[in-house]
Amino acid sequence: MRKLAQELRVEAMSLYYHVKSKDDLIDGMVDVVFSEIVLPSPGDDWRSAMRQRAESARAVLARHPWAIALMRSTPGAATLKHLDATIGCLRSAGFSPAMAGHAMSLLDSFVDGFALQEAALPLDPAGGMTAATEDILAQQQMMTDAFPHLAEIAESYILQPNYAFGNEFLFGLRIILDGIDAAQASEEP
Amino acid sequence: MRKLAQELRVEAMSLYYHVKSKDDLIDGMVDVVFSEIVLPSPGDDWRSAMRQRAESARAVLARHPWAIALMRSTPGAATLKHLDATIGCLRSAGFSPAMAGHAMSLLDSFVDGFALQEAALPLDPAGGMTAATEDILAQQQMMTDAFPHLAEIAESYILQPNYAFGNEFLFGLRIILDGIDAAQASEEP
DNA sequence: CGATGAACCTAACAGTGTAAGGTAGCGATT
DNA sequence: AATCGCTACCTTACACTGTTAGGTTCATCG
Repeated sequence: MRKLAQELRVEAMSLYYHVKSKDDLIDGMVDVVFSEIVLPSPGDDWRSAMRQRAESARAVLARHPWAIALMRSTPGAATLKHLDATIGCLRSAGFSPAMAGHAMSLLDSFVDGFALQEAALPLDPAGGMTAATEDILAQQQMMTDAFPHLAEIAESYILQPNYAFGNEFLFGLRIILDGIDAAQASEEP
Repeated sequence: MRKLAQELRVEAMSLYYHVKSKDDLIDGMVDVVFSEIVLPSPGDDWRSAMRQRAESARAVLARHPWAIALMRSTPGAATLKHLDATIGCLRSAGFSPAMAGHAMSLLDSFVDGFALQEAALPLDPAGGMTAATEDILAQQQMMTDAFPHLAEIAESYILQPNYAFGNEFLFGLRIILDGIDAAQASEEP
């Protein structure tokens, strides 16, 4: 709080006129981040809308890696608006309430989880491994001895120069969208 | 640190003999949590092994909801062992290194993301909504006006007495396992 | 017996979030 | 013109945080 106040050329306690508490401030910050995720355009078919939403969410959460771990049980206005628009898109595409719930829960779990891992793994801005990560992975024999499969996959796959963790996102997203498509098609005969 | 020390009937600074810092302590706690996740048994086929792993992870992370948000970029020994065993299971089932990476990344994203949402949503131990959640959702007209689709799905689906968020997990897991199955089958002809 | 090292301790410090209450400035009301 | 009320900011202070630096106790072993 003091650092922020200093940045604003103001005393720390002045912030409490605008904000109830630090947690309240953080909830607001998280909500601002979520507001950067593009809303589904009303005309889009559900699949490209969901794809765009997921990719946008990933990009936004990669830009603000601190945000995911700070999601509290107090969704802000932007977050709620976003949820509402997404559900609306699915419903108007013919999804039942239950199927819309399934689809959104699955997509959000994947997107949030991916963002969480991306924030945890330490990646450089381009999406590749940082030197530090390579050190950890490429490092010593201990690795190869204690965790042989991990070492193998690191060497033969992850440490390859053209590897980018972000590619895993597209792989997963396609599988999930295909799965939702199939589930939805089989529900309404 | 002081509270923990008091619990252990010890002074706060004594903890620093066993632990380098608070962050170090937390990393250790997270690693202990991950060590509770069952390892894939060598004999199992990959699909039931992955299913068991995912369900176990979900149960463990639901039991310790604080853990997911504290995942750092410093995996502990138990976490690494777990990763290694999982990769080993997939590789010995015929997965290529790349496909094993895809599968694990997808599964982990989903599991972690689901756990994150489960921790954020505030659910009661049985997996249903808490009174607080119902209040928020069922609450006032403002909701219905500003977020109509959200209100509709809340009323017609989420607030139904037999709703349990945990069911969404099984739906998503099945789709993901099916998708991995298909992707893997189409890779090796 | 003296050395070693593990386990714990005391004292202190720089920060942290925030409760309580005060104040300058300004437009509106009387 | 004097008063009110409101916004935005400030001062002081407190309980609490993680951690640095440097002891002390005590069992074990050569």
